[in-house]
Amino acid sequence: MPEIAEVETVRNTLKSQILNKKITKVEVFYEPMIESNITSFTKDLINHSFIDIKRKGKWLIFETEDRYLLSHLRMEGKFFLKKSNEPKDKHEHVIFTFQDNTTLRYHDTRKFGRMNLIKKEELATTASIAKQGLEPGDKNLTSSYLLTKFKNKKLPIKTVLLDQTIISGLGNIYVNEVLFYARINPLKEASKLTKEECDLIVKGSNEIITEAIKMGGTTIKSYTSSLGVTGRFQQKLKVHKKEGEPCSICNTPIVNIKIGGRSTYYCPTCQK
DNA sequence: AGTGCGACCCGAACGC
DNA sequence: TGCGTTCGGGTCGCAC
Repeated sequence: MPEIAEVETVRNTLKSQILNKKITKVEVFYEPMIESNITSFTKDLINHSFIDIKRKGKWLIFETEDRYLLSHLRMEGKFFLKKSNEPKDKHEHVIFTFQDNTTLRYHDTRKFGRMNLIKKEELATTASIAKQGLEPGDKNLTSSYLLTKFKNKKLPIKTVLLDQTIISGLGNIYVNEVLFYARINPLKEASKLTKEECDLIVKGSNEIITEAIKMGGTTIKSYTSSLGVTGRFQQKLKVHKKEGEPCSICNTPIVNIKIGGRSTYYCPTCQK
């Protein structure tokens, strides 16, 4: 399940593979995946090429001369590079063909991912991108920023950290890990966090995301990046999916509860 | 405005 | 063995 580190790995991998190759065909095999006009989607990229790939939160942003192709992988989206004569896999939903007869194929077993083709000037007003909060590593991501954002939040901190408009890019895995790092109980009401706890969230997010990107992301279930690079961050997980296993600090068994309908793993001793 | 929750998907895991 | 059911996960949109 791609999170920010996985998306960054995909971005870097694709950048070395597809930039500046002229697009000759765009095929869509599952139309609900495309948020913008489907006819335009299959026409407007023809004879253009991707000149850069950027990222905002978990969104990939493919740049052409006049447009941005926004792509969110959700849980199981992947990009593969194949020759144009290779047969289509049943889970390949969008195929971009380049002039050199290579193809970029979007593969998604759950069909949860989304794409949106917009004009460049629309980026600032496209909600999915515009409302993204600060990313881990951003110097403006500080405890005072978080205290302001948390001030009126009655929800559990676990739920609030998944809100992409506050910190952009943390998903369920990393939120569980960040809260363990910061020794904060995931059920604690966000508005009650102290400055010290917010400092630890900032520090933990920065360290965990940096490390995860360095290791190519986290492999859970079926995730592999487009070059078959396997995420190795899974070896570093301390609580996520570790239910019943001893806490690495105090040996208390890790527990799994639902918060806001999402699996939450934590150490009941270290995270009071 | 903040909050809660169903919908979107389908493969895996589980129950019988 | 096989069939039916449940679950999960990020985001959006709607109801309150």
